[in-house]
Amino acid sequence: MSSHNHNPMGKNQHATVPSVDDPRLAEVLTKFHREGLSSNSRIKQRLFAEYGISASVSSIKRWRNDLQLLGPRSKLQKLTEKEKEQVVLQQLDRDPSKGQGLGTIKNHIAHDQGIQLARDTISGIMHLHDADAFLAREPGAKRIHRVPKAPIGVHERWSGDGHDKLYKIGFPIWAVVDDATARWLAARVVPSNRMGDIIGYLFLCLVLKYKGLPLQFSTDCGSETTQLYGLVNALRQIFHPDYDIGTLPAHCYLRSVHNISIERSWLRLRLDFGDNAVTEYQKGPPSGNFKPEDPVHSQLSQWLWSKTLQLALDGFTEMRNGQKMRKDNEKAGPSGCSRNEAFFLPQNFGLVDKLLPLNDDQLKIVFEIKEFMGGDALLAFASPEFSEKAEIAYQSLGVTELTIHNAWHIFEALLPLFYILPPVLHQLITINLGSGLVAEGSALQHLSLCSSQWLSVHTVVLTFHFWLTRTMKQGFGVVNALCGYLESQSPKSQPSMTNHKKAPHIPTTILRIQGVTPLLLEQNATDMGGTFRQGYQAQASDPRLNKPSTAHGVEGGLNKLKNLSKAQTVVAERKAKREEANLVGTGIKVGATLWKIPEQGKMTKIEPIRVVHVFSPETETKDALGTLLGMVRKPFVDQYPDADMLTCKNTRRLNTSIKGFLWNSFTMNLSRGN
DNA sequence: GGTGATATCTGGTCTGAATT
DNA sequence: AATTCAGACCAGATATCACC
Repeated sequence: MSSHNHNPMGKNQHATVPSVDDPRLAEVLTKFHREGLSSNSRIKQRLFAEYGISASVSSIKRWRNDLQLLGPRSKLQKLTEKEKEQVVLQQLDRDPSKGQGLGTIKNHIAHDQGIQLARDTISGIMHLHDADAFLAREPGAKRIHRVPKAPIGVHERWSGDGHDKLYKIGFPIWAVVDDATARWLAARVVPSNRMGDIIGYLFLCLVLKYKGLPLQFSTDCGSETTQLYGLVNALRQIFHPDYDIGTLPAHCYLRSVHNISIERSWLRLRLDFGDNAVTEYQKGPPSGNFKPEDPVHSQLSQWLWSKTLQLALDGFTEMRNGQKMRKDNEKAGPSGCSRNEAFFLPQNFGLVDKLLPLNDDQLKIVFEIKEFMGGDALLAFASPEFSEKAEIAYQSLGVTELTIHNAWHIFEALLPLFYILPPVLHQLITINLGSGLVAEGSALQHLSLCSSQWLSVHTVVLTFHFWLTRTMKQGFGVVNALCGYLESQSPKSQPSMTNHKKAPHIPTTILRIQGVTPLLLEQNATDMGGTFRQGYQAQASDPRLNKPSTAHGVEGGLNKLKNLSKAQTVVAERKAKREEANLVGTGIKVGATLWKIPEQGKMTKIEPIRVVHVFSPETETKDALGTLLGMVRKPFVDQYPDADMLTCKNTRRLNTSIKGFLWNSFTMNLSRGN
């Protein structure tokens, strides 16, 4: 590249065409893009017909690339599957009556969001999230097909849904009811942002509470439920693989009208206290002394009102669960009893308990995932420091009853106390470096969740955290996204409970860890990144074409070299090397951390080990884990030559609970294979 | 000033693969 | 299976620069 342009005016033998910098040209091309037009030759015709601009197809192609107006087939399009899904869901959310079909949605996405997606992509996502709607839109199908609910047992299905009535005052509610008995299992006032994380988190809380998984979990197809989808499927496949996910999906999306257990329950909630709560909140404190822009005021009101509403909600669910339902002979499910009665005595009402139980070790893993996601801090409306101060101040008032009717009075009483207490740190807290599932909401197989392994007793334990996601979408069988987190990735993202004054947000999922999102979005992909993508694309189409795979790992690639000339060998080696380098940047990552186990007390981290290996997508998880462990072992043994190898016999030196957990999760994953 | 080297512009063709 | 499209590549034209 020269430092200057030798032909700045772009003059050549051809007639001059507008520059790509011309705002009018950009505007026109963008307009065509939003029409969903992706054919350059058609754009050429339109340009001439409407604007008298004459340009070649190649020029138009270049302009569109420069302006990032990418068609559905563009290899430059950096959207991940998950992002595409979000785009489609966002559009579906805007059509609550479900009247828009595939074509309309495609047009809308191009027009409203300026993104061109392939028809197949959109179709797949729509079918996954709202298959019923296709039937409903069929010509002649004007009526919602309702079938009477005929539940077989408690925990057969948990239904989750969000309630937006209190959303306008900043307190949305997420609730889960047991489908068969309509018993409220959980109802939480949650901070309105980070809905996706919180919903997944609350699901895990319920799993811990009932010590098991429901047979199915159903939600409507809101865009915030994709993480939940991933979690539910992953847990089911890992802990209860005998229940085939294809035959009986662990998570099903239902249209709101079909998700009747929960939808019906909202009505009572709204009548009982939802409307009143909004009215009371909007009244504000009696003195009118509320300044939302003051951080103390806003945090305190958030803290107090979330507490108030949660109390009210708890009271409501408790009351509803205890209330007797009227007898209904038409109803297949339980009636004429309270929800609690039906829930705890299912056998009396022709129901069975369909809970898929989890043992203590499995629950420990669930607990760990829950902590990874951010712990209870996810649900907090104020920082831990603030909450602590607020709680002390609140206790000092000796309030006997906190209701929506006296909340603002208590707010006024609290406020002066607050200024007497030591100053509150107005800063965000970086909590445990969390790892959320990269929940590809599409048809994914989550093969392996959290695996741990220790290589040496003595004083050291090695812990792995794997997040493997394998896309099975449309039978392509490609390892599409696999994320681990590297705790050592950047000093700023060290797991800690320390305060980070400049932390812009609380990293609760892997997507929020610094550097991970661009990595996933392939924003750092260079020209070499293309090689990697093309490899996968080739792989993706292979099953369909009945050809042998073209995307190989390094070893496979090198095996083919023997018949090539030396020059070709070098080229191929370089290519393999580039692919490997790219994988380090954009591919599979596995984090490994060494932990020291003292005689007593908590484990402490001493040093991270990083290993990288390229696997062909056909590699079984079991083998991949074995290889990785072997690779870690060497540097470890070099570093700690006197460490003993771990055997079944010498494990008794370790703390029993740690041992149990590590050993169990390790054997579980290794024995599962693919 | 003439010349060659080089960069960049546009238009065109070709190929493999995605999409219909 | 047919169609459509993106991207790679090539060619011709032009502008600029360094050098003689």
